[in-house]
Amino acid sequence: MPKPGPVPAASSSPRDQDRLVAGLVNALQDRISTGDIKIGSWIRQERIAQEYGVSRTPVREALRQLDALGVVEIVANRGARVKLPSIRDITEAFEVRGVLEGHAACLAARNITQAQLDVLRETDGIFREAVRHARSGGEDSRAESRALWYRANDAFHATIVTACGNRQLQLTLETLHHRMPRNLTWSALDGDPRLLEENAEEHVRIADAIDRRDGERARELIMAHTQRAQELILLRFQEP
Amino acid sequence: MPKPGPVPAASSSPRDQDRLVAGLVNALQDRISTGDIKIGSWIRQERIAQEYGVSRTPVREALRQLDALGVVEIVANRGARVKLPSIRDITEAFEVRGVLEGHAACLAARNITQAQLDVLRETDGIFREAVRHARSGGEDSRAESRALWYRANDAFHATIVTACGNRQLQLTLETLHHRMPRNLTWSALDGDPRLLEENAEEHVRIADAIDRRDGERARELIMAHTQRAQELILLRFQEP
DNA sequence: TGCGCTCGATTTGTATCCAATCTGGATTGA
DNA sequence: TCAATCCAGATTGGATACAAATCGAGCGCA
Repeated sequence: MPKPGPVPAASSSPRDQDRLVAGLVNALQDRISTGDIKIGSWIRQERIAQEYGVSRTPVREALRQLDALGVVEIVANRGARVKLPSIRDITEAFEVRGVLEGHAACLAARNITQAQLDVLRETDGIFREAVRHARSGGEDSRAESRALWYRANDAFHATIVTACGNRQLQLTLETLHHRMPRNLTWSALDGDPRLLEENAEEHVRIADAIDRRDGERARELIMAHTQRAQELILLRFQEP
Repeated sequence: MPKPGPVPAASSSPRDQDRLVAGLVNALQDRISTGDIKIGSWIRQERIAQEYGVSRTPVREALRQLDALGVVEIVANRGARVKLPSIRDITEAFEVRGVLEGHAACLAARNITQAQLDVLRETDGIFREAVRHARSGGEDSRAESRALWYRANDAFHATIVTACGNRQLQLTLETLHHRMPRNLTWSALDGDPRLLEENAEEHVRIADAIDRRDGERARELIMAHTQRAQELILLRFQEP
């Protein structure tokens, strides 16, 4: 669990306290994206400080950093609150993501290595496994399905963005990512194995296009892919 | 100029110390982009604190924020240094910028208002004025030319990005911008009125395409525009 | 009842203090 | 002469102290 505990493992690595603030940033970002710290809730400096056994100073610096990243919002004399993205924010962010990931896929079609292609192919097996678990209905299967899908999805997109070779593009996409609650897409897929299967097939087609070195096709497919995800999320927002 | 002095105007605005850190972030960012604080130089907390009449605490938080924005790099126990982007960073950032501004222009062709179009048209006069000053050679004219071009260029790109209507896109482009030294493009244009004139004409053609509501053409043109800027900058880096 | 006010508890914002770390130059030893 | 070492000053990192602001409960008053 992303529970408190001393920030890093407080040992091993050459310098440890160097990354105190960085560790806090990661820890908080994790707890936010997993929902452990809820969207819209206030983050009390003293509380975080005690949980991690540090003073408020590094906590404040971590919060400033999260503010700059757009993950939280600092209100003067009130504190930091986890940002609640509006429908508009989500729609717009997905559009930008589509454009950027599309371009990344286009570049990846030129620059990808065989090893990276293999990773892309391997994710397909994991996606199928996730679909299988989703079909078998139980509560445990559902959690399992979720974990598998996360793993495959993260690996898939990370691989493409890395393979494109443009680190600035990678950076930009990462910050865009962090601004959105992480489980958005999953929440739209969860509960309907058909959607999950459709999603898996979209991934295969994208990998195919990259494999064929057809950059423009890969771009189109990935843009349609994010467009689709965006539509599903909006649907889920309107009628649950 | 962007010299020290109490951070904001220390008056008027309802709350002032609220934005102490925010004010520092802006002030420092300004001083960095104008070159007042040099690229690659260290930023001493104590020095900044004294210049603005505050303690090191808010300065440190401002630096954390600049670190998160990618403007500055914090090295453990050494301090903050203004990031020196590598050639690769610049090339990659311009590529991303091209993709994003291209998309912004495409959207702007659909959503732009008449008032915004007027602003776009007005910039042309300013660009021409800048060219005129550049031709007349003197040292003062050169500074004047620079100031005019900055004004026109900022207004032009800001208008398009605003007109596109996607705030996440705007945000993303802004952070990308802040990571690069602001005078990069100008330094490539400076000293050659022909390049400056060519640059002005590129802007006109982009405005034309948006005016005709030809989004795809606007995208192509703006991508070519940033591509051209990037090439000029690389040239300037290699043989001065 | 309902509205506005005051006051105490909580929380944030800034300054200050001390320890840990780094830099650069002087010193020492081969 | 040169390299390794060590020390002093400078600088950062984190904790603590204190001031300013906010929130909310309880009170008074119409």
